Amino acid sequence: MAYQEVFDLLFAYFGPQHWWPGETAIEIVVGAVLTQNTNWSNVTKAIRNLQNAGALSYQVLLEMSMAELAGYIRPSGYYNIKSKRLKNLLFMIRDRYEGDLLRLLSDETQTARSSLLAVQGIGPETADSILLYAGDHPVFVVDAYTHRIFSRHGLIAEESDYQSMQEEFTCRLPVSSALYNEYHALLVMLGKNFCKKTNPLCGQCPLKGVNGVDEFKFF
DNA sequence: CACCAGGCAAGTA
DNA sequence: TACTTGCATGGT
Repeated sequence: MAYQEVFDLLFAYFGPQHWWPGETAIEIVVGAVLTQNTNWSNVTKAIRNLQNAGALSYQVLLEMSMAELAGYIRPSGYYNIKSKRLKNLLFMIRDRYEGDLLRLLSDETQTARSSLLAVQGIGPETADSILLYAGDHPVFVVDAYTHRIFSRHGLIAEESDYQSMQEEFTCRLPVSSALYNEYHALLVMLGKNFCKKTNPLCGQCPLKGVNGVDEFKFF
């Protein structure tokens, strides 16, 4: 019950986040890789570079050299390794799904997830972000904030790993891509606003009192 | 100036 | 198995 309660509190406080609405699948997939350990504002610059170059399509990206790709995505940081990761992903789609991204996204959830995880550079969070936000699969995306927020409120064990946290959310919430979409975005929003050393607002966190925890004392 | 951002893989012990 | 480090830019 606490899991739904946390969602309700966050939604009431922050409102709908509408992450990745009305954008193309390839744009969401590219964004999911580029945002690894990177601020989203830097990712939008990289994506805009690709758009301006007419390169935000599967075929164009597939045929582009890594050096050229790296040049476009430079503002998102880690541009050398990210251009390689994107290429690895494009090659997997070519080899397993006939170069059709939509075939990957409409594959069975666990099969598509295995395909994504087989790509060097695609870990569980990136894979699940692609499944949820580009493919509308009901998979809960766990991130660093999820772990910090829930462990410090005593809602999960400190030592929980990605898979065990994902199982907790999945079995304690209705199976709904729309819910998982908002929930993950709201947890990131909470983290950004209340998880920082320099933030003076920790006393008025919307989760104050949840599970008997009065302070959102991250630091 | 330090710190952080919608991670992942490779290296080390 | 359990840490640690490299990757790199831009905003606050």
